Amino acid sequence: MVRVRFAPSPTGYLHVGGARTALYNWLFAKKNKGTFILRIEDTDRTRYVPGSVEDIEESLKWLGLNWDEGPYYQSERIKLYREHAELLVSKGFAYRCFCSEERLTKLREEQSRSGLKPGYDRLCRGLTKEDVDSKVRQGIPYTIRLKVFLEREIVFEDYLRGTIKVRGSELEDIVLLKSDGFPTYHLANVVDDYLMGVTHVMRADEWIPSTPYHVFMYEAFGWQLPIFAHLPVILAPDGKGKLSKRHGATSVLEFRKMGVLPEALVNFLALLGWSPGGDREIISLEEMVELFDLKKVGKRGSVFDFNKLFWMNSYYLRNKSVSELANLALPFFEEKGINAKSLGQEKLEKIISLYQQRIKTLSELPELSMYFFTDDIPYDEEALKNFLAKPETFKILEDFVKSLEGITQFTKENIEVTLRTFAEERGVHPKELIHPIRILLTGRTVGPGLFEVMEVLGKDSCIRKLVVGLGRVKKDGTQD
RNA sequence: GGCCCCAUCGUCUAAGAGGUUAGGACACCGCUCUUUCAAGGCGGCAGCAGGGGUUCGAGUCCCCUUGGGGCCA
Repeated sequence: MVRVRFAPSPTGYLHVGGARTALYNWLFAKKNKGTFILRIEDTDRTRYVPGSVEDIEESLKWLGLNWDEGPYYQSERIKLYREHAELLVSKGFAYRCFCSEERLTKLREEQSRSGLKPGYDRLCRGLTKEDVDSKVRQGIPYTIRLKVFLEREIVFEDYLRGTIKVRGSELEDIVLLKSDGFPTYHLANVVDDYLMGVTHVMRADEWIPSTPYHVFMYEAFGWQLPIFAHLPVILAPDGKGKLSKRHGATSVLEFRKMGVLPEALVNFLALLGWSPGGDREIISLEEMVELFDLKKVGKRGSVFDFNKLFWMNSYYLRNKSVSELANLALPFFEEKGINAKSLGQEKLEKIISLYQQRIKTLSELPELSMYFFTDDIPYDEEALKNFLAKPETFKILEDFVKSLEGITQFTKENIEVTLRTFAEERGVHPKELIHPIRILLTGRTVGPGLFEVMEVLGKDSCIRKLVVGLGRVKKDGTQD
């Protein structure tokens, strides 16, 4: 029975890198009809950020990565870790260290000054049983350190990378239990993975260097090793290190706020480091479960390409039903103070459909379509200069308004026929009307087809906007 | 600095366990459609980091160099 876990620390929001690790774990669990466990590694109280757990849970749920067990909190399992630390001490694989913070700091300074390898000098390894007992009796605080084999190699298999070897002499006597009785990551992680029956440890690349310690501990406890699979890390677009905040959005919920769809983010993340082979690009979560193969996960870090994510998002956006899209868009209008519902569902959907294939994120919608909700829109300065500067343009537009008034069925077809006929009568190219009208109605030179826009706006709105707009522009123009 | 990991277009990647004109996607550039912008269609640019081996044959296996990344400070 496959059991995997996602074990974030509550030190902030859920990063897309973490989300991908969670995704691969989740996919592996589903693919193998196993269990996906959520475990909160909150033993480092100094790094705890309030709200993190909520953010992590909400992010996972939003992405559709529901967990089967948990969340377990390590802070509630402290006793277990202490017992296991003591067990290692009694087995001779760990020892009590009474070195003070001051001594350790001084040691580090000396080492860096003389260019030596930094690290604990294992002083307390040499303590006799009597020394230890007497210090304990005196109440001197101590940590429990791992007594690594110095003369042996630690060898383990990584599912993706093959055999990894490290000489014992390269390892440190890392702290397992801090003097306040709290475990370090290493102890808690190993103890929990074992007690929770985790069969496959899939975690980020950056844990490779600490895996030898974990392997050593499994062996010391006499436990069977899980399968380790270290997943590649997500790199920044500038190629300089891991993806971090300074490169733009990194938190899952931040992408939600930008109007990225969960299916797009999941799809994008999945392909960042994994491929089902062949030419597949668009894959749903359900399909991924079928296609996922841990062996096909790559080994090298992959650059987070915002461009491709937004392309993928626009793809998913285009393939939604309009009504679904309208519902998804509502919060984004709301956020801009626009009551999109006020126009009615039918009209809202018409507006949305005008922009469906023109947006990359939902958050673009309110701004692009605001002219449907108010006449008080900004005009693109450059556009005015290019298309609404000549007096004869005003004259012709004023006349065209009259033609509009004559349309009984205000459909895009009728509007188009009217406009083209009008243009022909006046001996001007339709473009000379289309562009200025679009600016007057929408404020911009770019956007959906003008006749569609006009139909959705409706006759009254169009005429009002044109008349008001012409007034505004003429006034501004004469002031120049 | 020490240790560890990695290496196919600018980016994400494919190439069932050695034999390919090295494929797709994003981006970019043309053309097309057209009232603008998109979307769509068609086409283009672009890659096996370098050097040694092994082999009849290497993107694919081995070694070195270089480059990138991570961990420890």
